[in-house]
Amino acid sequence: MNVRDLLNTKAEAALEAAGCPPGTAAIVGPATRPEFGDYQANGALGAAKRMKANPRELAQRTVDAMALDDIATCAVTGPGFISLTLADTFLGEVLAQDTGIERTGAGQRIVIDYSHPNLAKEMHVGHLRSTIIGDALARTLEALGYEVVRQNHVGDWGTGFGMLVAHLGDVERAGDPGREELKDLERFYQEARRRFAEDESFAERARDVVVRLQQGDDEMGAIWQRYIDISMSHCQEVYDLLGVSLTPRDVRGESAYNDDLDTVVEELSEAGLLTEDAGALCVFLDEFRGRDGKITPVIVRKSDGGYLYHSTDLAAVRYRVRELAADRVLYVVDARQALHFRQLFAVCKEAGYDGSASLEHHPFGVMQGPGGRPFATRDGNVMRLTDLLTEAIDRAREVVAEKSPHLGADEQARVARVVGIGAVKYADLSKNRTSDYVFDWQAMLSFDGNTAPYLQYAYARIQSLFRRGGVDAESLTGMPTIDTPEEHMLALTLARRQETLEQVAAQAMPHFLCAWLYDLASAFMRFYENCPVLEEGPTHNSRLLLCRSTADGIRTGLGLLGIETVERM
RNA sequence: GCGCCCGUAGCUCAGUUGGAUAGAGCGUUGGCCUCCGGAGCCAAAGGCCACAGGUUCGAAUCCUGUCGGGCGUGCCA
Repeated sequence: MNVRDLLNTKAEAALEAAGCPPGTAAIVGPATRPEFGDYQANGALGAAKRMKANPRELAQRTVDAMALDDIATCAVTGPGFISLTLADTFLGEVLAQDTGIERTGAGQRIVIDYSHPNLAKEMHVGHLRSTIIGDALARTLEALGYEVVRQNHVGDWGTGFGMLVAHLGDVERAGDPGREELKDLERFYQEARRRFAEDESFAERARDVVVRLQQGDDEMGAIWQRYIDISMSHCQEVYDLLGVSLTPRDVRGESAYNDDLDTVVEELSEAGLLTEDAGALCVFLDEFRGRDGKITPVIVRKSDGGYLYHSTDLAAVRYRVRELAADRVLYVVDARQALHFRQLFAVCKEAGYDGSASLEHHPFGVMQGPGGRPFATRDGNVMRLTDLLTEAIDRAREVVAEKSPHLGADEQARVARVVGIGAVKYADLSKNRTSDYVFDWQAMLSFDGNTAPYLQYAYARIQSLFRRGGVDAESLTGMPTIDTPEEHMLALTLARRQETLEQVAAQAMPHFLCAWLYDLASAFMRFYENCPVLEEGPTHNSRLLLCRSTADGIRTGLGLLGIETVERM
């Protein structure tokens, strides 16, 4: 149940009954301080101003008109706020009737464009954020009932692949089936580039390969395909290690749109959008005119006839709207491409490619290494994602070995993987910033504060409680009785799950879910300190129910972020 | 030059169509285990929300300007 929506609806009805114009916003949100209750409605203040009425009097009339039944109590506080406090019996019922996440998104289709590594090279730390933020959104939206179509728009086309395919062809002719050389994509890429720079005849062949590829040459296409398959399998290994839900079925790379590019140009031309400038086909839109009077154009086709990322992205929008019937298309892409997307969406609008779909760029800042410096290895190269994840697991293993010597070697290894990977993902997902974010091993693995290990620990602790008490959590029945302040706060937090998830979906911001999980774990820890659970007596079953709801909330919540839990750690 | 984003506690970050006394965590200091896992809990200290104006009953939030930082900017993606 979306409690916030429920209260908001009731508050808006009451505002209208109190004399406000229909549609007056109640603005119900969590209370800013505990002494103001659980939720507060701020709408009466603004409404009173517009009506030139006394805010406290209007708020009081609203309170009098509130049809809350036994859901909550409310009162006017301060200059005209309405404080709402949920009834303990209501909270108990909400938890007892909770049958899981409500599928409020049923019937809507959302395309999410994320990860999109460049297959010319190995995945590096720069691909991490898009991959895990996109994946968390995909999982969360799916849980809410949306039909999610994952689109991994991999970079598998363009001039760079000429030299790679030419080089692979040479390597294969020399006897190596290619697999050996391609084990290290980074080295293979450097080698191809070295030849391209030093050997003019090779460079010429590489350029010829690009042309032949675009013309649909079978032989070159076969070599290209072998290269892509191997590179893609590297990516899949990273996805599997990272615990990301992407599969080969979600791949629809730049090459997939090759045959649509001429059509896009034709359609834009028919729409009267194209201008030839210095041999290139451009779209000049007035909204991209700066104070200096110049317009930053969108180049759809280069003067040599080649295509650019704008062209491919236009074709992709066209496909996603027409073929995939998307209601929303979410681009989880680096903030540095903000201008590109503003232009892309503007052109799509002009060309009618967006239909009735909402095209949204959800940007994020670059990940910086410790100390706020660019994330690089000692020799100055970009760090491979595999190396980063391996280090995370290694670091977690050290901590686990120290803190959990009671676990066997296999279990320690499993816990280290779950904790290490979870720490990396959560550290990223818990931040809202569109600006850059600083990667800090110590903070994410410190096992204190708003981190994945803290949440995983809270979960494991509840499982331990069940084991110690000989409780089969699944068999528990009944309704929890909420009594103490700690129980109230815990139950309230649990009841806020649905509204939190809907907020994540609406704004494409997973950090709201992280904040909720941290609130939940914190509320549980306080409850745990103050309310004996296993003590026999009238509170026994009720508190076990709260424990179960908390454990479920943490496990499924982390699951929506793509993070696992363990029963012991 | 033009454009976009950002500036909140020593550090990393929250702050929900503008709302009450700006909140967490880390770090610091001090408490709490004969008690369900101390990877925990409680408390204290720490802020002219970059600066200056403006709008408003009310501004970290909206507008203008200044300073500082990051990024982008017609044929890479």
